[in-house]
Amino acid sequence: MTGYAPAEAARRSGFSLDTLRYYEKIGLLADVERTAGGQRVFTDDDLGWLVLFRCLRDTGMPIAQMRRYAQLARDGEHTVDERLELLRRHAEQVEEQMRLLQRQYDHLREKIRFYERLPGR
Amino acid sequence: MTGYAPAEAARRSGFSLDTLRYYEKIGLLADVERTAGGQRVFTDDDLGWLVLFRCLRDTGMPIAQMRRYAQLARDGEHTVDERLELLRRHAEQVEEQMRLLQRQYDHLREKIRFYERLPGR
DNA sequence: CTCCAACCTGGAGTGCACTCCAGGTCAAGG
DNA sequence: CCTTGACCTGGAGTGCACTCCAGGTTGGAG
Repeated sequence: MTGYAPAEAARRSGFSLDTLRYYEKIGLLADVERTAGGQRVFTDDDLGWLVLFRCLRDTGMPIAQMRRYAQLARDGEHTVDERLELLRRHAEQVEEQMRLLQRQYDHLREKIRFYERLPGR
Repeated sequence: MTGYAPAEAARRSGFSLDTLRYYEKIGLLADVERTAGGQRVFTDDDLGWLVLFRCLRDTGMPIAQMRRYAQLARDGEHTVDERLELLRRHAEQVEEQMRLLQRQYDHLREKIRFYERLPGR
């Protein structure tokens, strides 16, 4: 157990195989294990990272910042404060994003109501 | 009144001047009025469209779809049903987007709590 | 063993939504 | 009039995040 073939890792993470390779190439996902023949073997730990990346990506964090976070984590325990700070700042931006989305959604619903009340319907 | 210089329209809409020109070029914003010398004059009606485009853009609608909506509106009253349908479908997608964002935000907050509870802080 | 689906690499290509540029024109204040 | 800051055009360039490709290798089923 705790060893997933590329296709399985893609399925579980929801990222395409190309994206997984891309994430490794740019140093987001560090040094994935390989078989003797050079094929990737993803661990549960890798999968955990991918779940986090999905969370951060879905909330709009740019890749450069995810990479910075991943680098901090690799640098060890003494970066915990900085990592926390980074996540907190991001959470604030997500809150702002949610407020904007809600505001524009309300606007959209108003527009829809306008159409629904139009005579001749 | 009801005639805004390009810079003023940019300021009021929150789009850059380049973006306003781009939106006109691709036929999203149709045929903006001009002075004798060829400089744009935006009307309140144009500004209204820009407010709508901002709403749709902020909620993730691709430009191609906005253009389709604008075209329908230009085509006249008989497209009202189709426009309504388009907006409704988009609203559903925004709802889905909000749910995902909320879910991932919760996930992010959990991660932050994990860091906050770490010993040595 | 043999097969073939899944995998590998480096690098080029894509799609979206702008954004910038060069080289000129317009128009309002002094 | 003259200046100068705002504006014009067509077209090239940018940034992001993938996505696709050619040409070759791997490894588990039969």
